[in-house]
Amino acid sequence: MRIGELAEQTGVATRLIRYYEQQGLLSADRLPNGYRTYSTSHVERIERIAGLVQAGIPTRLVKVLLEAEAACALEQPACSAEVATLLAEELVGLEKRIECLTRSRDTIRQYLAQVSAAGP
Amino acid sequence: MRIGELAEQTGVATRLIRYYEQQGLLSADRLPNGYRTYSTSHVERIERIAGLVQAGIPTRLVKVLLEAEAACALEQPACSAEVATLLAEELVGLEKRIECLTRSRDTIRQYLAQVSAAGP
DNA sequence: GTAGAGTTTCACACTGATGTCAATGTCAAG
DNA sequence: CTTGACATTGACATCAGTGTGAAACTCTAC
Repeated sequence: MRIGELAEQTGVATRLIRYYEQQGLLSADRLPNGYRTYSTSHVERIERIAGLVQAGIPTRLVKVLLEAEAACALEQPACSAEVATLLAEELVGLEKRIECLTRSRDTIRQYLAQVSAAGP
Repeated sequence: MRIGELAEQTGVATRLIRYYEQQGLLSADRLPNGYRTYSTSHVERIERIAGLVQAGIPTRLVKVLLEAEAACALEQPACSAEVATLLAEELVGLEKRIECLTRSRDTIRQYLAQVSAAGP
């Protein structure tokens, strides 16, 4: 599929898909005419990237994450100690973010429950 | 305490504390000389704000969240249906973010486990 | 009173993620 | 062939979150 269809399926603007590619988060094959072409596997990848970016992870970290993920899938953790350290640090950050978001989520849930109980 | 001490305790730059106040996320009393003054309860609040912002929640939403939280604590959900709707939408977004981050967290954990198992 | 550390406000600048527009190229349909 | 939809690149603009520095004020300590 081409970029427009991918954008439609993922809900991510074409502008951003190109931006992510430029940031090295994504690779796209090219048709003879120069158009980018994507497989269905790219849908998931784009959604994942967009999700992480929206969650406040900067693109250069998203890149590291996805690379680690790929290496992990291959069971070839060909990563340096430095990268591992970096990931370990990032893991802490992630956990903090998750905790913070979870707390907010619970608060909202509680609040909405309260409102809907009092409402009708 | 004054802003410098608060910054030290929370790890949030004074610049940002003032910024968050300017965005209406925070209120600070003033000493007779004009200096901002904070109670210990502000420490938690600042950390919470910073956490949410770092997690990709824009400040204006953080504001809504915290207001809902306060109203919830008072058991006075004096909020309009609009706000409730907005919160419900945001809840979905939060859940997506959490899911996305959780997935990344698990990936990193798995990856690190694999590396450390293979390493020494 | 003077020096120094901390504070105030204000402003200018930078980065990262996006929106948008312009000029051009490709292709399918009429 | 022309039109219209979609693609390309590139530039410019915007917005939020921060960094940084200036100029002035407050307070403490010497």
